[in-house]
Formats: sequence, C-alpha cells, structure tokens
Amino acid sequence: MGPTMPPSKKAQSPSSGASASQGMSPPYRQGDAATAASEAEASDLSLSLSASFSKAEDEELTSLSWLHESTDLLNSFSHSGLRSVSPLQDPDGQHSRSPSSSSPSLEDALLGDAHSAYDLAAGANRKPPYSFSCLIFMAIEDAPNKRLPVKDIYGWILEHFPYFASAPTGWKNSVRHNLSLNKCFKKVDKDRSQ
DNA sequence: TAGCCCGTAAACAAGC
DNA sequence: CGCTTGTTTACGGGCT
Repeated sequence: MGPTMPPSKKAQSPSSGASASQGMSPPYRQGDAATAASEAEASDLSLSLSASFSKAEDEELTSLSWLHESTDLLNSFSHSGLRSVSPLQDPDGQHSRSPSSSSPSLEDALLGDAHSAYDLAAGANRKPPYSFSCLIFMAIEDAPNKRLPVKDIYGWILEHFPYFASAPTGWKNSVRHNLSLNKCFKKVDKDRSQ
C-alpha cells in the first residue's frame, strides 16, 4: 500500500533551524512512520516505543529517524525544548549533560528538567507545551520496560501534568488517537509485559 | 497561498 | 449492557 516512499522524506530538518518553533516535536514523522508500519504481530496491550532501544525487530520502524535521536530527543526536551521554548541552542550538539549517562533515568532528564522547566515556565495548571506524542513518549520512556498500558499512560500524564486532571476527557481520545496514528508507538503483547 | 503538523471531536468496532 | 481500548475520518488552527 504504500511502499512508495523514501525512508526519509525529511528525515530531519537539514537546517536545525527549521524546526525552531518545534524544537520539541520530533517524535513523530508521520510520513515515514506511517509507511513503515507493515507489521502486525503484536496485538494486545501495552505500548512501547518502537525503535529506540528495542532492536532489530523494529527495522521497519527504522523510519523513526527521530528515534535515532531518542536520547538526543530527551536532551532536547530538557534542554532546548522546554527550557524556555528556546528552539535551538545547541546545533553543535554541545550537550553539557553527561554524555555517557546511558539513562539512569530519562525521567530525570525529562521530568527533571522538563517538569521543572514546565513548572517554572507555566505552572502545572497550564496545558503542557508538549504535543501528545511527546507526552506519550515521555510516559513510555519513564516506564521501566519502556512500555505502558494505555491506562498507565493516562495515569502518568495525569500525575505529571495535573492540567489534564481538570481538563475535559477529550485528551484521552487524543492520546489514543496519537497512539494509533504514530507508528512510533507499538503495541506489544500483554503476555510479555502484562 | 499552500502544505504540513497538531489538536480535537466523533463514529465505529472489538474485547472485557 | 456499559466501559475501555483501538482505529479511522474529518475539520480547524498554527506555523513555515
């Protein structure tokens, strides 16, 4: 159905500057991701990030060019993305953060900074400056196994972004919508992780 | 202006 | 039967 598509139609803004205002909207590249999804093995619960740390089985998801920067992404989050909505600041990739900090807790990086920044920037009462894709990504990343059932994703979001607690329930629909739409998120058998 | 991305709403199906 | 989950479609707004 749609093999007619270069793996990377835009891959990544050639000029990092392009994604300025979207400094934090990298996780999805619907275009490619959508194509790459030809798999249909899993079929139950928990969602997990497709590429990132998984392995080869996600080859098809390789299209997740954005994930290849998963770590970078996170950094981006904590650094430029949220900091202060400052689009890019480290085009050179000059991350002052521990380069080899595998990820003691991405959450730390994400929430730590993200939350902080977010909190500082607006307060947990405001709509988070991240797209649903980002939120979902963070939630899953925050999970020990990199996978979370939908319910937990809701919970995670509510926990970290109280804004949604008082927000209309429509956001859940949006979450699910993103989950389905972005092939970046993959469904995995419940057996494997419950 | 056009195209792309995102958010939201809604409809529908399937499973529990 | 009702709720949750998953998928899909459509529309509008913002940004480049």
